[in-house]
Amino acid sequence: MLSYVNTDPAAPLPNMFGAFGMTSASNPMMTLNEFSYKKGTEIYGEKEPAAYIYQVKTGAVRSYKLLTDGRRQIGAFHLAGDIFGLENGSEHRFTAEAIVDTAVRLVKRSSLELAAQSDAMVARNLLSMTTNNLQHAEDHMLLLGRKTSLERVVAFLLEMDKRLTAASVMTLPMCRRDIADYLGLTLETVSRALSRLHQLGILGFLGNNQRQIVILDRLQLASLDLRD
Amino acid sequence: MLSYVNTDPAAPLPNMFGAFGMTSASNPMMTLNEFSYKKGTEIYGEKEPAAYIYQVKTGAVRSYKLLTDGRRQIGAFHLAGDIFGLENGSEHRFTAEAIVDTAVRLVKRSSLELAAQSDAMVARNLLSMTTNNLQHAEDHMLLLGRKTSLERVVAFLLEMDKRLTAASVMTLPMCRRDIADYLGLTLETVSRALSRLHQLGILGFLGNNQRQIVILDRLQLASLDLRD
DNA sequence: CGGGGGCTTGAGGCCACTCAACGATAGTGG
DNA sequence: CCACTATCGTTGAGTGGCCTCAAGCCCCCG
Repeated sequence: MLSYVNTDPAAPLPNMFGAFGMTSASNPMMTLNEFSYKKGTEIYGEKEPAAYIYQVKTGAVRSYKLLTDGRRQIGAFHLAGDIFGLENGSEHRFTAEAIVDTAVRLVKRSSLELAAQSDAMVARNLLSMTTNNLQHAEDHMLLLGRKTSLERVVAFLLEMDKRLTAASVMTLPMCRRDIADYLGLTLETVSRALSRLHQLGILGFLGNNQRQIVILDRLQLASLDLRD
Repeated sequence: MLSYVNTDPAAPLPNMFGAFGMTSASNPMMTLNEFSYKKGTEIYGEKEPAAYIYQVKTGAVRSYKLLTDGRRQIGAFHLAGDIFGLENGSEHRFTAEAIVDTAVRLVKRSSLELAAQSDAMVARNLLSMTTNNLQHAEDHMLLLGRKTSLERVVAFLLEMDKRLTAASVMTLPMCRRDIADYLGLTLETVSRALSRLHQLGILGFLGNNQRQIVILDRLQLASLDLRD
């Protein structure tokens, strides 16, 4: 289930040391371990002690909270290169699951905290990352509290387009239910919104794959995305 | 949100130096200015350069985002002792307004950043505050995306009860519309939810003042607050 | 080929929104 | 002191957008 990966591929990804403003040489004690998770498996659970910090190498991850009766809110999707699992308290505040088969790099939380104490650069990057997460959450509050279903789906498409488009086609790793739980909707409502955008000629699907989406009219799509 | 709730009204507020882990003596260059804002006036606007960081001395503040057509989402209320206006980028991401007549302390952003570079303690407190803001936003996403109107109002009451109750009665500084825009509802829906809780004997109003609320059955109220 | 997961689409229902009326309170000025 | 006005809050009636429930299609994979 949980396989250990040793091979360092021809990685185009900036690694975590770089992300935190460190060189491996300057921190010989810190090791970059790697793990793989099969589609659908849990990486960590809410309220578990936060021992590690993660970076997506390949694949995609969803972070979510559950209500007691099963209602789910996905707070963020983590794609290739993203760092997640960053907590200040000792516990994780989300459950993290692999959406598809996913490989991650991980580093001990304690090592990073140690580094932050002596290296102001590391501390600053830590703060900067947390602030980016905060900014995303703030924007998402506006979406969840005040936008219509169509506006939410449009915002989602523009976000994903920016984050994972290779060439002009984007391949979504997540299913309609994941999108719905991210946007505070039902999967049917998401599907209807996508159909409507398809019908309007704003987007198209590549072949019969409903997760491969091409934005045909970026201007019109952007006009449906209300700015604050 | 930020954890500086002044439980003893006679005690002076912990000031910003304390909050950031500094003594005034250790930072003679930093000055704590004070300013007052009349009810309804803007403290700073979204996308304005973030020159200062603020702490509520007395009064209350709302931080919100607007869509182009006027829809509003309040991201947080700032009460006595709370620090707000903390940004990592150079611009404010919310508009901040005084809900009632409000006095604030303020400190130059640049001085704080300078202090954070040399003092790891300050840097750590800065990160801790940002993380608290993030945690609040994450919880609020769940509320906005997945909770019913009654659940939202209950959560609001419990949050306010924890943050501003002196004795057993809480005096809300904000109007129904503010509450609605915080919870992603309309003011009528908020009013109906409060009426329902009143009718159920869960809460009462002090005299004819609809902003002075007494929680009569804390257990029953808590049972309506779904936990994740 | 059968089964199951993912997606779409339709029909109907419900919760929150919209629109409106009304009461209470506070402030203003005569 | 009494209008007069504005603001705030409650409540009712009706609407509508999203949800619920259900059927059916497509594709993948055994």
